[in-house]
Parts: sequence; structure tokens; C-alpha cells
Amino acid sequence: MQRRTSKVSDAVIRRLPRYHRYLEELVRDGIKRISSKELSRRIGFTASQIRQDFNCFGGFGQQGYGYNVELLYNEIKKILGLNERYNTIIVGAGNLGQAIANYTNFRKRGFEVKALFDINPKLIGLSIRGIEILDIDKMGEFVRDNDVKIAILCTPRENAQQVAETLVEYGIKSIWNFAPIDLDLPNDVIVENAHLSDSLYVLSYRMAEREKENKEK
Amino acid sequence: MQRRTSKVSDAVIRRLPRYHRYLEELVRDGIKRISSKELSRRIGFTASQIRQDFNCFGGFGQQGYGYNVELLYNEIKKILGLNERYNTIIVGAGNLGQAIANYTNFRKRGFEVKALFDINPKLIGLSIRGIEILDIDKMGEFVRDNDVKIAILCTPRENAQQVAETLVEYGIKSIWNFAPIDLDLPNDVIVENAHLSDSLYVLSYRMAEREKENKEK
DNA sequence: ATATAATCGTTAAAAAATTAACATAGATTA
DNA sequence: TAATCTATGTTAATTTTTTAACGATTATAT
Repeated sequence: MQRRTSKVSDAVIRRLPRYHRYLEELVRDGIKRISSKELSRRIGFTASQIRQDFNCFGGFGQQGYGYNVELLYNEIKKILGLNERYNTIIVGAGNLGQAIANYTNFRKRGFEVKALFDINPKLIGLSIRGIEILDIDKMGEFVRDNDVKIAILCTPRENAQQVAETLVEYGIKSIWNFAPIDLDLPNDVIVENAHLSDSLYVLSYRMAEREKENKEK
Repeated sequence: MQRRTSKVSDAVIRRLPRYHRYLEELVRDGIKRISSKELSRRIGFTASQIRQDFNCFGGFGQQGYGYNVELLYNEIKKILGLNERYNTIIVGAGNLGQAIANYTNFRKRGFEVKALFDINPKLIGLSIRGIEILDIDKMGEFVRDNDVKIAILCTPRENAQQVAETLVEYGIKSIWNFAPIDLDLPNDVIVENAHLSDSLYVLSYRMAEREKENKEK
């Protein structure tokens, strides 16, 4: 069994949510056991890779049997930290911020939005699903008083860096960043980017690529 | 100069939007030329990687000089297909679908949302920024009549696969998928996933990881 | 109870991605 | 104009990631 301290590669980590997703489906379907081979067939990774990945965290399977679905699912959940609950705030209560506040699935997973913040006086005072939009001036106080662990950054690009720095001053150590910019913050701050436009551009690239191939024929 | 037909790796492709972003900033700041070394300092990739990446598409630089920012920016834009315009539809007019319809930046980049579709009668007939929400029954006709090239899939997980299949029947070949599921579609259909929860779970993983490290000390 | 088959964990090999090295072209300077 | 410096494009080395191989262990069937 591998030591936990040996850093797991980013490639492995980014596959974990997918394992989680498929295992949840197996649980939902009442399937009790599964082999790496059968999981491979469903999920699209090689069986070898699946076994390697799970072994980064200590093997959860049994030779000749396979993996117990529920056990494996729970382990992955634990590894992803989905057994914890986290208070979050959304900074920037525009369309995207509001959409995320409205999206109930995150709350079900343990990510609870406690407030939204904005500078726009027209938005301040409104509520989204019972979650208030507050003046950004109140943010520091709110973070301190409400055990806020994650900030979801939904401001326009222009303000993102400065707002992020302010959040860090207030003690925030984890930022989910939707602004199309790479934040420059101290190393101990965890930043996960959700760069939607980057994703769209990759789609666009593939379309251009296909177009080019078609022309060449 | 490398041939264009030799497939460019996914790793390279996913860095292109980031190049685009930084080059746009350089253009905005009126910077005329840049070396891979200086770009490396800003963007955080190694200079070697930057030169390798650009060379996948034919070198755009000049020895002893560096890269002409505007030229490079335009090349990257072209490679990403951002000189084209695409008509899109959003399928699923819930919070996320509406947020994307509201987000004007995509339109500025050439991705124009022509309509939203939903099954919910309460939504049908409403408009988001002048874009109508239509009955999903009208989708096939609309796709045919409006030169729709991209479908943005924002339905709940349960409906996503079936809706995607319908879209493909209607001739859609490119899907930007926000539903937390891996779509199973013919190979010639381009699917780019924007799996927000996957991204959030990676953040959550990093937090759990840090927590563990702190405990071990 | 024994034999056979299944399947993991792990080690080894292969492939892919990243980084380093360097020869050469072109810019800059004296 | 010649000499020097800069910085690319490209090839080579290194590192990382993925895939394959296989011994060991357990389930299943006879």
C-alpha cells in the first residue's frame, strides 16, 4: 500500500470526479460489485489505469472478486472530501453568480452558499433562494462570522484579481474562480479555475480542425 | 515547419486558450513584441514549451527578435476558430441556461445564441435579452432553418443523453455539455464538457489533502 | 475438496509530454 | 560593416503518464 504523502499527480486527481460519477450510478442501479475490466468498459479508461489510480490511495479491491461498489464509492467520496460540509460565498452576483446560487446540486453535495456579494446597489438586498445579496463592504465581517471556507469568484475579469486579494486578506484559502484570468495569489491559497470560455474555445478549435480536414479531402 | 495534418495533442490544445488570453492582454497593453522567455515569465509555462507549442502550428517567431504580438495573437485566434461566427442554441432554459444566454462575452467572440429551448410551459414564451425560449418540439425545425452549429446542453442529467441524441438527429455536430454526464454519441460529434461539479470536486480534494497534511505535522 | 477461472496489486515496458541543449538566423551595436 | 548578442526552431534527453504483463490471491464450479 502506497504512502499517502507521496503526491498524487494532477492527472489522477482530475479523473477522480469521473470515478465518483460512475460509482454513484452503479450504487443507484444497485450493483454490488465490479471489476476494473467492467468499469473500464463503462467509464472508458483502461482497466490498468483504473487499478493504478485506485492504488494511489491504497487498493480497495480484492483479487478474484473485484471492487465492492459501495465501499469504493465511499472511499472516493472521502478522498474528494465530499463527506465534509463547507460554507461558501459567491462574490459577484451577476448572471453567473445567481445561476450558481440557484443550482441546488452543490448544496446537496455539502457546499452551502451562505451569501452573495456585489457592489451594484440594484442587486444589494435581493435574495436568491433565500440567500441574500449583500454589499461587498460587509464581506470581511461575514467571512469571519460564518466560517466561510470557499469563495466562488464570479466578478468581471477587471475586478477579479483585486477581489481575490481582498478575500485572501479576509482569510479565505480556497477560491473557485470563474473569472477568465489566472489569479496571482500566495501559494497556500488553493485556486481551482472554471474557465468556461477556455472550454468553449477548445470546442471551437475542434470545429475549425474538422473544417480544415474536410477541405483537405 | 511542421505539417498541419499531424494531430496536435490534447495537452497543447488546452493551453491555446491561455495563450489567447495572455496575448490579448499584451495587445491591450500595446506591447509589440515578446520573447518566449518573457512570455514564460508571465504565463507560467516554460519558454521551451511555449516554442514547442507554437511550432505545432508552424513557427510564428523570428530568431533574434521574438514574436510579433499582434501577428501571434491573430494566428492563435485563427487556430482557435475565433475568426468564425457560429449560431448556437441553448437546450435547457433553467438557471444555468439563462445565465449563459445572458453572458454577453460569448457573443462578442462570435458565438451567438439564437434561441433557448425547454419543456417547461412556464418558461416557454419568455425572453432573455431578446432571445426567446421556445418549446423543445420546435427545435428540429429551428436548427434546420437557422444554420445552428453548436448546441449548449444545460438540461438536468436525467434528460441529457436523450436530448443530445435528438440534437444529433437534427444534424448538430458540436455540443458544449454542462450536464454532469459523459454523453455517448457517434464519433463525428464533437463534445466538449464543462463539468462544473468535477471542477468543484477537485477544489474539494485539494482542501481535504491540505487538511490531511496539516494533521500529519 | 480440488481444480479452474477471475481479477487484483504491482512491476516492467511503452508512449507521451516536458524540459534542456544547441545550431542558426537575424537584430543590434560599435 | 563587422562583431556580438538574442532568441527562435528543432533535435535530444528527461520526466511523467499510460499501458501491458504477470504472480498471487480469492471466488466459483465441479
